[in-house]
Amino acid sequence: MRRAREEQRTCVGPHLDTSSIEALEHTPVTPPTPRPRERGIPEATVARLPVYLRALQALNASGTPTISSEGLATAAGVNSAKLRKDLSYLGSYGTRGVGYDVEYLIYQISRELGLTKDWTVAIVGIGNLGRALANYGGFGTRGFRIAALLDADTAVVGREVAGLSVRHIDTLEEAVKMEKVSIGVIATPAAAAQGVCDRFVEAGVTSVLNFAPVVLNVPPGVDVRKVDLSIELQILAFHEQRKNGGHGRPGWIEAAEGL
Amino acid sequence: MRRAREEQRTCVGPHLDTSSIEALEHTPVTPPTPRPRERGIPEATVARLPVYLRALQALNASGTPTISSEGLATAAGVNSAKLRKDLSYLGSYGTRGVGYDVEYLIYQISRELGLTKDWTVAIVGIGNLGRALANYGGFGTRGFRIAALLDADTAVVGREVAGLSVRHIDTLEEAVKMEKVSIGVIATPAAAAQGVCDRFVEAGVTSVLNFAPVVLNVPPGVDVRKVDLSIELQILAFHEQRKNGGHGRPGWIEAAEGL
DNA sequence: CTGTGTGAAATTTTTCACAGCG
DNA sequence: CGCTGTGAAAAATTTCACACAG
Repeated sequence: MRRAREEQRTCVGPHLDTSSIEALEHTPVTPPTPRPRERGIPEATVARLPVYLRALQALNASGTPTISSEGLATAAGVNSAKLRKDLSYLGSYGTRGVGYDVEYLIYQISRELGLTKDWTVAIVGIGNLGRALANYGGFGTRGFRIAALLDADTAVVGREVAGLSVRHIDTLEEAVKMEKVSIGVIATPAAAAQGVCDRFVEAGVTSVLNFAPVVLNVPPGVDVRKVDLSIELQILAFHEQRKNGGHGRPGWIEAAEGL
Repeated sequence: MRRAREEQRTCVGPHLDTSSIEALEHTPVTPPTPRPRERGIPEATVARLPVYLRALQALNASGTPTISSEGLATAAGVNSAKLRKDLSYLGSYGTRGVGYDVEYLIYQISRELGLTKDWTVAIVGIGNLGRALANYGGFGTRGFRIAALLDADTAVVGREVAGLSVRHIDTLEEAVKMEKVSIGVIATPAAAAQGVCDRFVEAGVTSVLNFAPVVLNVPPGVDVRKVDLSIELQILAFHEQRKNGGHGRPGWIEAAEGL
């Protein structure tokens, strides 16, 4: 019922890039396979489920047994109408006049997101960012297992990070197969990202989380999500500019008009 | 003309959270000031401008003088109709029958995003992630200047990171005022994030980029953007689950030739 | 009575498709 | 002629508002 259009290749959510700069001179890259995705949940809702999940886990940790849509919405930073609509896509898991059972809803959302399975992750690029990711304990609290860390720098290879020994990038294919990696994380410099991505894809990985500031080019069927620090900053800058005509905090009388 | 509704507090873009879990038991937090934002450019477009900008900079670096909407769209991973529509909000900067002048368009987008001004950034939480951010040279290539690094850990305070001496968190207010910080970046553990945010806001910062896995509660007029690693992973997991019923790679290793 | 679940309305975003400029 | 710029149509998302279940 929803989603029948094609959006470039197979991408999901906001900020998902796919093509590479070099592809520019070549093929129009108009993929013939939109992959309809007939199943129900809207993308916008999927993107919020993890937020609800985290709020619920906090609630659960603090011993709250049930929560109203209003309360959960506040905790998640959305309005209650949106929350109820989102949850309604999963099913009717609330109790009218009462609210939602926190634990039950945690279970349902986790199941929907596929977190009852264990996803194996490989991180390529063990610089500061890669290390931060590797050490990020709460990688979904559960559901994700970091199985391999890889880097091209021989000074890093062999070093122990987050309890794992960093492998050489040359063993990527082997690592993917041995560990059954399903999600590849790219935390390399921009120049290396596409190459790493290609190798991930070649090895059979169909989900990639990209931290490098490049648009990755992937074949249909592969999902790429991108996290881009400078893009987020630029968006903030745009709004900041709109708020007070220039730099500084409000209250700063910076005659920075024009330029 | 566009945007008249209110969406929680003053937030921008996807994944922007605001309230905190504790607020849950208290006030409905319904701000009376929606801040209309009558000015033109759609939020969805703003979020893509940085992507176009980066693609253009790559083009420029490779010596390409002009580019068609088709070419730029491919480089940016969107379709050309969307690209043209987006650019049309900025003005008519293209030449029919030809395309866009790369340098000129770079200038126009930069100006629109407010990158011709310099934004001053302070990062709180100098763990692996904070260090990664501090060292991330291409913080927008330009437009952003990291002016202060702060941490609560006395073992880190005083250490030099990315050419800056890490200050103690107690000097946050002072640092914000002295350096005229306009964007605060939070890379602390979840538990500390709201407190740091409150101090940023109190000190006059109205734009916050949050890497901590919590929903921040801010007053109206303050923009919060959130980058959340585990949320991105969970979204990928959802789609991965949809693709092949379980873990592992799909059997159809129909890789792309690439290079 | 309270608060969920939901059709329907409103808004935003994307896509189409084509007039017309260079 | 090719490619931009853009009204108009289509699709997706958000919000409203209320019937009704517990």
